[in-house]
Parts: sequence; structure tokens; C-alpha cells
Amino acid sequence: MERPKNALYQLAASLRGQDEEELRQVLELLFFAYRDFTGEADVVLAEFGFGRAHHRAIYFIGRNPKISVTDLLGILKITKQSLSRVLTQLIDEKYVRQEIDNSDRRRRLLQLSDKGLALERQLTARQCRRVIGAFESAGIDSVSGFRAILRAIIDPDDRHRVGRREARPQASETQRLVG
Amino acid sequence: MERPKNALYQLAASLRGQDEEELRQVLELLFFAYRDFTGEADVVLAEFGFGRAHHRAIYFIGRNPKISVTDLLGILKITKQSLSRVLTQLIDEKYVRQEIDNSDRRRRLLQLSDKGLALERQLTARQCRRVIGAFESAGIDSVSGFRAILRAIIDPDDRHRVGRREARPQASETQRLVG
DNA sequence: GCATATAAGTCAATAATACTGCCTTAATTT
DNA sequence: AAATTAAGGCAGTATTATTGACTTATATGC
Repeated sequence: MERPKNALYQLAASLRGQDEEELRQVLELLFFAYRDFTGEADVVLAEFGFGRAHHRAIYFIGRNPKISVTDLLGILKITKQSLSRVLTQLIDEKYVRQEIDNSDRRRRLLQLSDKGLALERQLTARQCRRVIGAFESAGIDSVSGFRAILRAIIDPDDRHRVGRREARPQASETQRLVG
Repeated sequence: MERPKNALYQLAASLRGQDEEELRQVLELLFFAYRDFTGEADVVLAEFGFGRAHHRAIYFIGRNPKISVTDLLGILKITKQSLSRVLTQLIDEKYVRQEIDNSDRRRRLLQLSDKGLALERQLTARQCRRVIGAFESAGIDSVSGFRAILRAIIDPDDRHRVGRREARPQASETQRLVG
């Protein structure tokens, strides 16, 4: 505790080989990479009159067919109101279909229509194109480390969200976690 | 061109070993990791009545002392109006100082005050803490791949922005790029 | 069966961040 | 002298997000 003035220095010193400069570069890499990665979809979204919030909803509904509204909120971590505006629009314009869950008639299961699937693929294809290009130019050997660190940056409670989700025909996510 | 229906499949097939599932997981890792990474600073920012836009301005002014407004706009890629609101606030509350560039008296050079430096360090320390934790838990061997791929995701024209920037006492960034 | 809880949806009000277009002032460059 | 650049401002708008309260329908626990 001889140099209490610079918290960053202390932190950096605690990890051999990681100096402040290197850490700052990582913060900047994350900022620029994420901005350009999300920007990839913006061109397409603008044609449809949608924004990034629509994109996130479309993506995770496509990834989790028959997801309930509550579970989708759990993934997106936004309020019901924020999702509502976006979801209403997507349903009105027939990108997303709703059906009642017969095992719990309060729940509305969401899935993409054909139109929604087509848009989702277009958006995802663009982002994947960028990621594939990066894999190729940085080298495939870098991928596992890239994934490992991204995963480790995520809050431990949310790491399970990455990857294929199993069908949840009758139990909501919360129910599964509790039970 | 036998299966023109699924652009993703074609893309994925073009990269040996990369299937759609793996690519989608990467999109999701980026989404969750970036969200939690930026969320790290939100707690602190809220105490000061600032948002993420303030954070980005503070970060890049701290990283590029005596940067001009135009150069900062070039980094942030937002409009002058959007920056103006944030910058005015930061200057009024004395987190950022402005001085006239004597070699070109139209330009206002921005730098953090002591107050601004302290806030910047607090914000950066938190984010670095998360990154260091991820490095430690994923293993230091993963870092170079992580950095290489993030860098390759960034638009080629912006890759030079990551890292230490040299002092630019008399030439603006645009002038350097042109000249 | 009744009380409680949950899922979904809605209303009203507000905030942060961003945009476009247009204009001014001052200083520099051609 | 004219054109350009840097900074800043004004007016208006859009998107995404928030909080808090409330309704309806359905399910669950006692």
C-alpha cells in the first residue's frame, strides 16, 4: 500500500506482464470492435425502419423459438416497457408471431415468422461475415482464446446464456433454475 | 450456388471448422461481454449524474491529452451536437479543461482536470479489474488471440486508433493522414 | 374456493443519447 | 479577398431506455 494514489497501477502490478498501457488497449479494442460489429447490422435495420433494440429482440427470439416474454426480458435485461414498444411493432409488422402456451395460458410464446427469419438471417449473416473475416485474418488459432476471454468477461450468472438453448416446452427458465 | 437459401450456411461452410452454431455463440459472447463490461462503469457514472456518453468522452480525452474537438469527434463517430451536450456539461462541472491552441487559435484543446483524471481512473480501474479477472480465469495464453481477433473485427481504417497516440502539438489528425 | 402470485400488457411521464439542418463567429488557408 | 475550417449554437425530432402504477387473465398454495 505504498502507492495508494493510482488504483490502476496497483491492479496492473498484480498481474505479471499486464501493464496499464496493454489494459487500456484492450478497453479500446472492445469499444471499437463492438461499435463496428453492431454497426454492421445498422445498414440493414435502417432499411426496415428498425433499430438495435429490434435487432436484439429478433436475434434472441430466433435463437430461442417459443421463448416467453419474461424469459426474453431476462436475456435482454431491459424493462417490460422498453421491450413492449419493440415487440408490439415486430408483431404488428408480422416479423414475430405470438401463440398462447397451452400448458400455461398466461404465457405468450414468441417465434419468428418466415419474414422475421429472413431478416434475422440477413442481419446475422452480415455480422458473421465480419467475424469470419477476423478469424481468417487473425488466424484460427486465436479463436479459442478469444472465446475464452469473452466468456470470462461475462457475469458468471449469465455465462450459461451463450450457446444453444434446449427447448423449454413447459418450464420457464426461472422454473428450471429453481427446480 | 446450389443452396442459395441460407446465406449463413454458405458463409460458415467457407471456413473449415466454423459452423453456424459456433459463429452464433461468438455473436452472443460479444453481446453479453460488452454489456457487462460497460455496465461495470455505470454504477460509478450514476453517482456523478453521468452516462455512457460522458464516459467515452472522458476516456478518450484522458487518453489523448490536448485533443481537439474535431479529432475527438473522429474517434467517437458521433455528431457535433451529440458531443456538445456532453462536453459542455463536463466543462461546466470542471472535469474537462479547454485551452486555445496557440498554433491555430480556432482549435480548443481538451484535457482532463484533476477531478476528471480521478473519475477517469476510477472508471478505468473498474473495467480493468473485470478484464484482468477474465485474463486470469481464462489464462494469459488466451490474451494474444483475444486481442488479435478484436483488432481484426475493427474497421481497417480505425485500427490505428488503438494504442498510445503520439502528441500532436501542431498537426491535427486529419492533417497527419492527408500529409 | 379463496388468497396470492405470476405473465402479459398498458398508461403516463421522463431521461439519455443520438440525429438533421441551418446558422454564426473566428481564424486560417488559398 | 474569398474560401475553408474549427467550434459552437439553435430548433426540432427519433430511439431507446427508465419508473411507477394499474388491469386482465391465469395459475398455484393453503
